[in-house]
Amino acid sequence: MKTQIINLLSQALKNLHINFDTNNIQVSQTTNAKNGDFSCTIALQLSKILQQNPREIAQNILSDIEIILKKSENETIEKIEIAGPGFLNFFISKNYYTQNLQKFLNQNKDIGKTNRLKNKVFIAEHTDPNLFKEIHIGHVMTNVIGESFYRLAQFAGANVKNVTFQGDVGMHIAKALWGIKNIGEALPLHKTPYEKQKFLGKCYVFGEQNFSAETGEGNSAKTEITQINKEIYEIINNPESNPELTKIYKMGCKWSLEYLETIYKILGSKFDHYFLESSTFTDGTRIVKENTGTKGKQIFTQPENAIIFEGEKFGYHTRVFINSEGLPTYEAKDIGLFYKKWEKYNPDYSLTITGGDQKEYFTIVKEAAGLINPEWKEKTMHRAHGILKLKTGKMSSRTGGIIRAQEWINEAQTNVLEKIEKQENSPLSEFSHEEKTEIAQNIAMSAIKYSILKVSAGKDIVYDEKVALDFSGNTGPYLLYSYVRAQSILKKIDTTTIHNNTISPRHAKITNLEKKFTQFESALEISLESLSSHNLANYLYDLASEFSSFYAHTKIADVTNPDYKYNIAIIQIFKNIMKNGLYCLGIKTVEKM
RNA sequence: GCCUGAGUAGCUCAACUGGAUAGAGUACCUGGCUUCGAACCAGUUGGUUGGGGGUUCGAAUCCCUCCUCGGGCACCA
Repeated sequence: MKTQIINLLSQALKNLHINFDTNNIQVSQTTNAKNGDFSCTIALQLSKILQQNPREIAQNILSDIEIILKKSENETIEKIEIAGPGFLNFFISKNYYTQNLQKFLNQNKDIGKTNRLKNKVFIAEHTDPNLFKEIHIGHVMTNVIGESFYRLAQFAGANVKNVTFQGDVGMHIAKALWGIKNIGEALPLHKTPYEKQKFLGKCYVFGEQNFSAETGEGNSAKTEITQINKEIYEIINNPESNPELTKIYKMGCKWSLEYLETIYKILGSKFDHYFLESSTFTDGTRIVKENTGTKGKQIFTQPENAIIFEGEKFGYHTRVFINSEGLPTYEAKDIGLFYKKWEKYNPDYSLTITGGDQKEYFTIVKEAAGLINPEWKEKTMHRAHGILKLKTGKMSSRTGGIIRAQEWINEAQTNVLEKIEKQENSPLSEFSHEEKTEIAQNIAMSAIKYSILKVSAGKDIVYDEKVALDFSGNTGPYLLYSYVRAQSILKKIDTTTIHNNTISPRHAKITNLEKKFTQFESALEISLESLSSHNLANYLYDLASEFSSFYAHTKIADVTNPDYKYNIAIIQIFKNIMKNGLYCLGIKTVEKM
């Protein structure tokens, strides 16, 4: 519709012999119905160029468009008005909307899916945990944001690959292994994966504290950890070089990976591939060395012992790719990851999600990667997000340490469960404890995910436990609730009577709800283009809000109502959009709550 | 010190990338369950968009300058 109006306008400008780049014609969807459905500021823009009153210009354009419309017998535009200083407001005919409604009804469960990225390979890399370390709320944030882009790309028709990059070599592992040896606690061999993971996390912190502590003459933690780090790289290629270390290392990796599976399941992510640092550092090291000094493309230098990339030449800062011990840093491992991604998938788009603290880091590595292979830079996108802070509640009062993802989710889930138990005349009263627990988890995850995604990506997020768990207003559970109510009606009615439901223009009202339907596709598109799902999140909130209003004022399941079939059709469309929209936010719907 | 984000209602956030009277939620107050699920709906109150200057028909948005806060700046990830 928008392009149709732009075409009309450019035709009119041509007829009036006005030179204006048609790409600069701005047509936007209005928020206020009295300003029509679409609005254009062309006359205001031209006013300066033509040295003429904007309303006069608008009038000229308007007259010309009316002639064009008459000639072409186009009836989608009902009327055009000049408003305010010279806005051209387009009112779209009811017919146009009913045709769209029919289309949406026919699309059924595929509503929102397009072919925009058809045959394009799209990699979404996110979550990126370090083995042996705790999974904290920052990982949840990266996961939720990344998973959403993965699903948005999927809806755009791309050949999507969901991947994560797990750190299984490096200093953090060395610290944890040293911790296991020195902490003086028995291994939790027969405990749950979560308990094992917690133990590893504790050992890491113990190692890290000893590593960073002011070391006196006799304190050898730093030296020992550095030595272990070297040995880890060795045992990956040759486990026989240190069987004892290999044993603990493999055990720890196994425990971490087992636990990660449980948390991925709760988060709702399924990965197509797990990249491990242990499988990228060899290629990374090789590629860096091949391009150091006078060799290869001469990208890296080695002024002292370390191999570095001099970012200053590009307006950034220097970063070390291979340290003076000859070991690869995260930078070199990332170069290896570029190599592996292209080897495995040859992507058209490769998106990486990280925390904001890695913004410049990533830019520099990408710059270096682009010098190795221009494609690596051109096709790579990066989304850095902010920090997640808890505002109120007992968890936020913690000082120091991190907040475990598991505890955060558990607390939210417990809160929901309590609310369900307390609810009078609960639709879930017949449900078993297990079923209620599962529903509570979905609702809790919707609250967590939505509170992350409704804010524009890149900004810090303040998660108010009190507000988010109130579940009223602009929250995930509100969206779920709107879906549940729509679904509840559809289950109640006799579906055979509305089989092959069609939209009859006679009954169509075209309120804000129907207009919202037409904006779903663009909400999906904008979210992916701008790498910020908050566009979709806010759209869904508006949609739910319009639905709730409609619901409160209309007796929908009333067969005697002449609009009965039309109303049911509206509910069907709403339900499908909400379900698919929530899917793209990574939120699983529930049937009852 | 250099680079880089951010500052909008008491609180948490929007504002279609320069457009119309800056919008939502929350909190406060008011009304609505004998009616498809009230985790809801309808309404009231709440603003010098951090301060100052500039650009133009028009600025939360662009430019300059201060103030405040976050992040980054060579062998961590």
